[in-house]
Amino acid sequence: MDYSIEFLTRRLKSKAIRPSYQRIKVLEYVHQKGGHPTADDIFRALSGDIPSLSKVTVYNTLHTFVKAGLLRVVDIDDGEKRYDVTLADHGHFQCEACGTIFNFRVNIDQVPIEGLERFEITQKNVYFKGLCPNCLQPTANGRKEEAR
Amino acid sequence: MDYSIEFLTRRLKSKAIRPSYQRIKVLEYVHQKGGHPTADDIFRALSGDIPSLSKVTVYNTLHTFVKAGLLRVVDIDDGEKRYDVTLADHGHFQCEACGTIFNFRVNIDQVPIEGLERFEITQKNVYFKGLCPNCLQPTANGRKEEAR
DNA sequence: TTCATTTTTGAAACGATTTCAAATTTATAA
DNA sequence: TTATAAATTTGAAATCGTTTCAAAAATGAA
Repeated sequence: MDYSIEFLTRRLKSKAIRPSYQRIKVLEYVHQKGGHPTADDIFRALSGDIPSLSKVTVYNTLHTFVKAGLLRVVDIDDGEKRYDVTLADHGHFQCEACGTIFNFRVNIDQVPIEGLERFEITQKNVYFKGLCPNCLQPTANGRKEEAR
Repeated sequence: MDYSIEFLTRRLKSKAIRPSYQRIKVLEYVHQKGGHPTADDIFRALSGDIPSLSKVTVYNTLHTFVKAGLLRVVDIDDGEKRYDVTLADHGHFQCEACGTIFNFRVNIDQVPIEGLERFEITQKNVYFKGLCPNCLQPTANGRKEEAR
């Protein structure tokens, strides 16, 4: 995919966010890496490229992106928040053994709901937990496979 | 309902939890009060009855209860964890204006899911956010109604 | 009662996040 | 280009819910 500086800059400008170097780098990281990185993951990954980078900047940037709708917060983990570039509606599964978070398709709007008749719903989150296939099936050598 | 000391004691013993005074009081509080109290809500509410009460005891007790299946954790809120005595499967809605959490009926097992074919699911959480009826409709005097 | 185990407690530690104010960078207008 | 205002970045310190720790107190069994 095209995650060039130009593309990322345009994406930021389209949301009225000034395309600072730090912001472009954060946006590039979450797009290229994918998955569900924490603020600290991002900070550590970019510290090499941007030696002056402050963790506060990462927090500020993530807040800005979430508010603009460029990222979704995944708050399934007990400790740190995670960030997801996949904007389409989907559920999150966290493996209780390895901690990995997986996306899955779920059409929550198809499910019958009772008790929210006069409510205005703006956000729907589906969080599952359990064991992923890797942790469920130990390999021949007796150890569990690496989490993807 | 019957939330007598005897009932609560029996309930604890049935889960092999020693019915200490503190534990009985915490269990009594969450049953009588209902809703989705935080550890601090419980601590402040019981401090009068149990002047020596430590917050650590509340945390310990809540952990014990959750592990025994007497309570469910509701982790919809950004800050503190909340605890729910309603054990039957249900979703949680948090009003973004007043912060109140409401339970609602949802049969998550009826929803078609794709991508978790080889996973073992042990926990399913449905968290919605938005505005509750109270916050949606300002009253005649111009102020919003009190949250339930 | 005695002894071992469990529970409770306050103080301190922890860790992710936020707040703050100063320094730097950027955009805009003159 | 320069001046000026506004936005962004930064490190240090603060915050806050929760956990860890070790000692004191309570409890149950022998």
